[in-house]
Amino acid sequence: MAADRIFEALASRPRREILAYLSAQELTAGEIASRFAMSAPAISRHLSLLETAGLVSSERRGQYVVYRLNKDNLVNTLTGFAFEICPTAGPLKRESRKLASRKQGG
Amino acid sequence: MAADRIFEALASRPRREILAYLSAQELTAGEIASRFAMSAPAISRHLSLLETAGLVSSERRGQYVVYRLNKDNLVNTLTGFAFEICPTAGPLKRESRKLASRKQGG
DNA sequence: TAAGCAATTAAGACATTAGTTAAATGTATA
DNA sequence: TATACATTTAACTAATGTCTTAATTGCTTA
Repeated sequence: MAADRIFEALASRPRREILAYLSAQELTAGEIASRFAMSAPAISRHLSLLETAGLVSSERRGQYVVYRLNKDNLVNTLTGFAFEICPTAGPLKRESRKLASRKQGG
Repeated sequence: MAADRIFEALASRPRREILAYLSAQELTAGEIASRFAMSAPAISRHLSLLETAGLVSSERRGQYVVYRLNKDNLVNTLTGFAFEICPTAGPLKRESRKLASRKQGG
């Protein structure tokens, strides 16, 4: 189940912070690591987990690897779950469908 | 940070399923446990964690303990995080504020 | 090819989580 | 009080998660 991996990915504060950083702009693995107190390998594992969950994508660019956020997947999963739990939130539901129809439009 | 406990609580499939069950109706601890393959003590720990996170509330009723969902806290946290990550989703943002102003209205 | 930097993978230590069964606590009732 | 049932807590084991440092891989450039 895809939601399993996504919620597991979101269960870590550093990983949520990575997503917040990437919400503003693309960043290389090193740029991300420099924002945290932990080692680069630790960040690399977090990034790998986020990518497996489908929340970020990576692209090698020369000697760097650039990461970017997959907003659709994140927003769809969170709002989808919120609706499962809180189904009477009709207006929220409509807006989310609208949102989902955009392509990575953030 | 409150969001930490909430996302940690959501990182478990059984706990998300408990929330889904409670979204339809109040249930006693035993009724919840009967819906899962695991033991009652295991479910009791899941419920305790959900309550610590503020996602459910409990009330002793005679010899039973009845659990109910705190929809506000769940929806606010999820949509709040989604907006932090996806701030340009203006319409979604507006609807959520409307939703938040209702009291447990689900 | 060799040297240097970016990033990932490997190996291992440590803490946390999630389940089990057994015991304890709380309430209802004979 | 004694018994029964619902629930939680305790004690323990097994599995997972998250770091660390060291080694490896990949690209760039001299």
